[in-house]
Formats: sequence, structure tokens, C-alpha cells
Amino acid sequence: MSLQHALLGVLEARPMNGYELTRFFEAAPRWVWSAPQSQIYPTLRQMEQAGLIEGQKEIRGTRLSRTVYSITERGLAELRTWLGTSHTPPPARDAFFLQALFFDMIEPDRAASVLKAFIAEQEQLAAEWRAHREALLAKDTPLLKERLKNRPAGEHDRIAALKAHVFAGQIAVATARAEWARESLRLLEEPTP
Amino acid sequence: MSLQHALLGVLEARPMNGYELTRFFEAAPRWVWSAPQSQIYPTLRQMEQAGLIEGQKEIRGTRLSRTVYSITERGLAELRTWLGTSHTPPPARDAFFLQALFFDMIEPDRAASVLKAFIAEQEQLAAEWRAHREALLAKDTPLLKERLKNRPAGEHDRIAALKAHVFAGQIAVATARAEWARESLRLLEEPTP
DNA sequence: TGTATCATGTAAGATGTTACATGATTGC
DNA sequence: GCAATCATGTAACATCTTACATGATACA
Repeated sequence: MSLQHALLGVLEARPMNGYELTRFFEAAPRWVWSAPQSQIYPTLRQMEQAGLIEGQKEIRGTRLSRTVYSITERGLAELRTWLGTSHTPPPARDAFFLQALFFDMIEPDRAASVLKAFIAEQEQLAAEWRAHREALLAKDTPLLKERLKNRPAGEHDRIAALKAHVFAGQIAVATARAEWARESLRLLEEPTP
Repeated sequence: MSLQHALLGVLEARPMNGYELTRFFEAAPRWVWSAPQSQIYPTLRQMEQAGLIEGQKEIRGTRLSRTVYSITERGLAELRTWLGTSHTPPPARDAFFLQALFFDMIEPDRAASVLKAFIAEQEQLAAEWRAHREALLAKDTPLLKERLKNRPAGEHDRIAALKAHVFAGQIAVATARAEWARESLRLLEEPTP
């Protein structure tokens, strides 16, 4: 159900059509949730049926139609309830740690090259998140700007700080993973006595 | 495909039947991968068809039959290839960070209680992993004992250290998450000027 | 007139979840 | 005899992935 809540969270900022949402959820600088286009459209229709969002059909030109969805009172209530509830953690399922668990079965060189790629990838992610965090602190992302329009000015700093802090969390995790991988490299290279 | 590799990794230690594997993958002290019983059995049959594992039917008592699966040469090769290859990271999909991203929409008290539950849960996980890590370092887990029987004694320390280090990684991530949640609590409580 | 972008759709298959179902064996 | 454990199965459903398909509009 998380995709639905992710969509509700985005639509709370402003109404959007499937195409915009698709670009958002497929965006290169990774966000906290991702989904392919083929999942977005059916989910939107489902959510409309459930009364969580409302679609407004528009025509561009003569024949190109798009449906702009906005969050309903019901959707807002559902989102708030979900946000205020503790959910059971997802089952452990980390393909990379799984891989690392059996590194003793392959040559250290091969394991090392996998680890190095992992470090590069985590650092890349951290860099993207760092940029996004900065942009949020500067209140300079398209979505945050829209969102703040419906909020009292006195809260803007707090809201930006809270959102930015989520990406600080992503950065912290990516950094911890990269650091762990560097330690792994040292462990692998240790000469066996 | 990761479940298949997880199963291969476990079966490399020793042959097991579906029931044993189920207990392993549903075990309370979380491992790096989990799967329900309903997924294990069909996957095992699939893997046997693919020649990655080999099932040996046994009879306990008069009628209770079980199929003990062991890894084949083919399965071992597949596992080694997978272990030595870098895989594209899974798409970002973190329900908790998603939730935290919208904490500005609910009362700070409610957000705080969600955060506190999260901290407790991450610390619980870290504790379980810490215990498992210690057990691995002491070469005192059932599976590791089996596994080491087929390895030269001179490598035992290194293998145990490598496996234990994976759980050090899990602990580091859980700790980073808990620490991040504690910072969030402070941010939430900050008085708005 | 052609290319990039806008805009929406579906279909097949893999993976994961929840729940139910059946019977054998061990040990008290 | 009864409960806990051993042992395997399936069915329905939700979720996610990969791929294909179609047409409109903007703009150079």
C-alpha cells in the first residue's frame, strides 16, 4: 500500500496527472520511493475508485487529454492516519548483504571488485541525496515550493528542516554502508597467517 | 532471483529439506533474507528442475516422506558466478523514510510516538544481530559448524570473521537509523520561534 | 517534416503475502 | 490419547518488472 501513500503525499503538494507523477517516481536522483509508469496509472484509477483522489479530465489542443488528480478529504485523512501509525518493519531482504555473506566462497579479488562497485554506488547515492537535502534546506525544489504555498510562513523553516532531515537519514545509511564495505575490503586483504 | 541464491548459500553448508529451510527463513532472529513457507517449496522444485539442487526422497517411519535437497555442481557454479558479479541496486523503496517525509503533516506527538517505536525496533534488531555476530565469531552457530567441516582448518577464522562482519554491517545500519530517529525527535520538539 | 516530449494504456510474468489444508510422527 | 512438532502442499491476491503499443502536440 505504500505506493498509494507515496502518491497521496505527492498529490498533497499539488494536483498532478499520471505523466508528471511518472516522471517524479522514475526520476534519476533517487527519492524515497520509486515506481514504474506501468504501476502508476492503474494505481491512480484504483485510488480514485476508493475516493482517495479525484480526477479532472482536461483537453490540451484538440484531442490530447489528460487526467489531473487531486487529493480528497478522504485521501488526506487516510494519509494522516497512516503517517501517525507504527507499521511492522518489512522482512529482512537485502540482496547485497546476502551476497557479502558468501564472499568466502569466491576469490578475494572478485569479492573486492564487487565491494568497490558497491562503494562507488553508495557514494553516488549519498551525493545525490546530499544535493537534494541542500535544495530542500534552501526551499528550492519545485514540489516543496508548491507545498509551502498552503502553509503558514512561520512554519516554512521547520517543514523544510524536517524534510531535509529525511535525506540526512538516507545519507547516513549510505555512508554507513560504504564505510562497512571499506572495512570489508581490509578484511579480505588481510594475509592469512 | 535472490531467494534462489539465498537457498543455494544455505544448502552449500549441508543438505536440507523444505521444513528445515522454512524454519531457517522464517526464524525470529532475523537473517539477511526471509521468505515464507509458501514460497520455499515451489522454489525448491523450480531449482531442482533447473538442476541447481538435487532432491533425495527419504521416508521417516512408514509414510512420512521428506525430500532432502543438496546443491549440485551446477548450483555451486551459479552461486559463485552470482557472488562475483555486481548487481544493479534495487530501486529506492523505504516505507519508513516515506512516512517520515510527511511528519510535518501530523501532530508532533504522533510523529514522536512513531519515531520512538522505530528506535525500539531498530535497537531490538541490532541486539539480535549483535548476538548472531558474536555467535559467528565464536564459530558457534549450527550452520557455520556444518559449513566449516568442508573447509581447511586454517581458513576457519577468516571465514567466521567475514560472515560476522556482514552482521556488523547490519548493526551499523540499524544503529545509524536509530541515531537518525533520535535526531528527528529533537527536531520535532524544537520550539518554533 | 521529423524529433522530442506529452499522455495513457495493457499484458505477461516474477515475486511476495496471507490463509487454508492435510496428514504423520514423537513423546508425554 | 493428545499435543507439539515434522512435513508438504495449494489458492487467491497484491505487488513489482519488463516490454510493448498508440497517438497527440510543440517546436525546430
